[in-house]
Amino acid sequence: MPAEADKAYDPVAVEASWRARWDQDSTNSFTLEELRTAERPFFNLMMFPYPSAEGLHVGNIYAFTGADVFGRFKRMQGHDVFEPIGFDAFGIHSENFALKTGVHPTELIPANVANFRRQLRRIGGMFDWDHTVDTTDPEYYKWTQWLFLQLFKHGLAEQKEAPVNWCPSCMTVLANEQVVVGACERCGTGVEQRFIRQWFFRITQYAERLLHNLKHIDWSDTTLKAQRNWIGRSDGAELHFPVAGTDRAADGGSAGEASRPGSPVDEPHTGNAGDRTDAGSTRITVFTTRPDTVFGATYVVLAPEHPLVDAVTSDGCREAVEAYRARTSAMDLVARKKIEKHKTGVFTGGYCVNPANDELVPIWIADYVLMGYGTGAIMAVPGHDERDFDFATTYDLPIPRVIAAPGEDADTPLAIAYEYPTGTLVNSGRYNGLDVDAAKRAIVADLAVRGFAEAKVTYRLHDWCISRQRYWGPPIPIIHCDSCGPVPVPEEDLPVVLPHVEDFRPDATGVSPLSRVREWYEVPCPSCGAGATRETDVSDTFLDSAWYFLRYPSTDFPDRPFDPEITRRWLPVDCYIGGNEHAVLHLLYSRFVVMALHDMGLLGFEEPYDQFRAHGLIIREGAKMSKSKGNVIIPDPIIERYGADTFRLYLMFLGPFVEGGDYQDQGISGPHGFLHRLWESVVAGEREADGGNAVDPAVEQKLHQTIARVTEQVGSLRYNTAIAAMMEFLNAARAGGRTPARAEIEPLVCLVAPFAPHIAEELWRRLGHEGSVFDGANWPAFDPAKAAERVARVAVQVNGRVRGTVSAPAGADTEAVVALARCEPNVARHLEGKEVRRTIHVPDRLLNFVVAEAAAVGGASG
RNA sequence: GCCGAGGUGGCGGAACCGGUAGACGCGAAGGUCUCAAAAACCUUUGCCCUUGCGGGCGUGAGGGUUCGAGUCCCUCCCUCGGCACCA
Repeated sequence: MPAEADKAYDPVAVEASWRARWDQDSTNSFTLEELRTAERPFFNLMMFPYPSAEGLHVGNIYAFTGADVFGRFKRMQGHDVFEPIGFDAFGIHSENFALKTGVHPTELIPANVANFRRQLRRIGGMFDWDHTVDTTDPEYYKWTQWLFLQLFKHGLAEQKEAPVNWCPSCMTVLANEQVVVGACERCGTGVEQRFIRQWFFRITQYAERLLHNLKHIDWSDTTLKAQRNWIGRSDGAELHFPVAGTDRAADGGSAGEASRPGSPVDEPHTGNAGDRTDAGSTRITVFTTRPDTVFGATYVVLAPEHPLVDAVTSDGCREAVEAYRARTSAMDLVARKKIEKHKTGVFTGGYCVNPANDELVPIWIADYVLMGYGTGAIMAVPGHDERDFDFATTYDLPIPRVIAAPGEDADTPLAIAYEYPTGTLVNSGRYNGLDVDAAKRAIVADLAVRGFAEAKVTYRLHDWCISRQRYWGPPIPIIHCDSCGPVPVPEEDLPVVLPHVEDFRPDATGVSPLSRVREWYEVPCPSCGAGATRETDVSDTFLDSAWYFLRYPSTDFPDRPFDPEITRRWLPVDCYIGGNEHAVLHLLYSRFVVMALHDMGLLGFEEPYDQFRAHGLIIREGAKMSKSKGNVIIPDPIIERYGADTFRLYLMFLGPFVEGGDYQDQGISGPHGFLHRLWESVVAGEREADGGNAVDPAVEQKLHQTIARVTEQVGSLRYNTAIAAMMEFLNAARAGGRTPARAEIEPLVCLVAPFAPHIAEELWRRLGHEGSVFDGANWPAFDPAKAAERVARVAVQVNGRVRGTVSAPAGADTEAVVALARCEPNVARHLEGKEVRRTIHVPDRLLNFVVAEAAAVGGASG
């Protein structure tokens, strides 16, 4: 019974009262029993946020609102929608923030989380607050550690040496983002490359399956492409180039005087693809996708770190080679990969034999060859690879042509590298005349017989390094024992609790902060009982987030990471929405973890997310938002003024959800006015004793067209056009100051509900319903008969230009429409004196007369 | 450099499968109400010519296919996002 006082729309009051009611009635949370028995389970997942000190930013709200709209829509269609949220609170950001402000993460994070919870409630998300996760909670990371142990036990975790960015002044390892143009972002000291022992997950074992499964999952196209490119399968061959000794003449004479081997190296083939260093038969193994160009390989390049560099370097070149290697290792990883544009390198003085033509080719080292990819060595084919071409030009090495395009021959000069994978072989001995594909097969087959080649597939993907030499993360549950090696912490001893270290900044000792906590660090070996020490690396935050969706529905179980029965019912995730910045790593790592758990028999599926959609980014007034520009949108005051419903509706209205949009400050008044008018329309109807207004057939038709459009568009995340359709409908229902009938407005309240849940609840109640609009499958049904157009407006063109429109009965045939069109004065005018050559009719849409000047009488030329 | 996305009114953005370009909203102009302002409501609003009827031009540029192109094809220019010299 609304009093006069609450006739006006007061979003803040409406929203507060419905928030309270949702909490009180547990509208959005599941009991364990409900999770066990839900009949139409729908797991609606969104990427959980990092709880920063600044609070929720618009990007978060945009993403969560878009996901929440979808969840509410599914719920109104009768699904049991589980929509959890959590906090991804470990990691470098907290650690740095804590170092800067002096507040310990164990105090900072709970405060941030509390603030996030408040803001997340305020925006009206349908979150199940009884099933949240916090990755820094020992009850959560206990299972993150358990996951590490499972991977370890199945041979998927191993230790390897790997390079890191090292700041010699801070005595600490830096992330790529902490390195600014080769220097430490904090102290400005030049960054070095260091090799340390780290833990890796062997994700590369799954490369082919990770690639293959992409064919079957319903993900955004851009994300699928990013994953494919990241895995980066390339089909090619490994070729072996026997080392011919060093060039002693290089100290004084010319390269041509090199000691040539008498005959092609013809040694027994061992089937081992690696470089072999047994006396006299050292060979360099290269990977190539273009074995057809082997006759054009005029030199070989090793990565500076390649293990054979020492062996092939001549005494005369040793000094230059060592200097070059030192320079490379002084460079940080970022610079090595990005900044160095023009290629550099040095000759080692060594030679090897091109197995295809027995020619002697020089061995160089250069930093454009990376140890981490392929075999760390390439055969350089300057005629057909742009990088090799640049390098050969710089160092004056020969650039022969071995592939000719149509119209070219063996002697056509090469101004740039010819890289296309088509053409005919030239200058390639008995393979001349073969096309590229045939030559690849023939050359690899022939070289393989002699032990110089194997067909090979490589992947760009490398193993997942999970070690972090930091404090704020879950300790890796391993104990190092001198006699037993790395021993897993027994599962019953989990969690390995992160000890409280007041001052965790790196100190002059260069020892990890965790190893300074003696009583934590020194433990007996679980295997032999001797004195041992704990692993001091913590794990990557990507590991925390690689399995969190498995935990959500099982947070009621303290004794297992995920309950089999619950997991069977709720997983895989039905819909996952998140940013494309995680298109590669997070999504790939979680796919890997699920695949591995599947193979261990712990999960019945091998892909975690049935559907994934990437959302776009929000910019403001045409410019990217950033703290330094001071143009960041602060949500709290906007919600205070307009209410969360208006804010949500506006964010979804800005542009297509998957593409993002431009937030214009003034624009919010559009959606705000729309909600006001919706409120007015319902309240006005309330005054007139039940349905004062009769249903207008034209409005009813529009209503059903709107239901159809909104249902279809919300289902495919085209929220902006769905909202436009609703606005259009309300405009039509109110045209000429009319008060819409109850049967016209009530379905609109339901259509709006996913976007503006609070006002929808309130109006639903005012329309006389008990309970929540989100309970009981209230999504309006669409009646095609009522939506059907009876009259079509057909555009009439003459030679493709619109000259008028006619109204014709829907489905009218050509003859009838032509008759109507000819009566249209403007059309008739344009047809006068013309001959109609052709008539094109698109039923209910368009009629086009194709005309020409009528043939002139008497055969005058024209 | 490579990969991905995209260029449509003053602005954000619509447009199914090649069929009336500019829905919806912002802004702007005029009006109603008001002592006034705000709010609300109504009308107009791609550009140019025209009193009007109407006509011409128009989706980054240039070509092409078609009765008809924002949409398809070719060449080029520009913007944004991501990155890994991947052999």
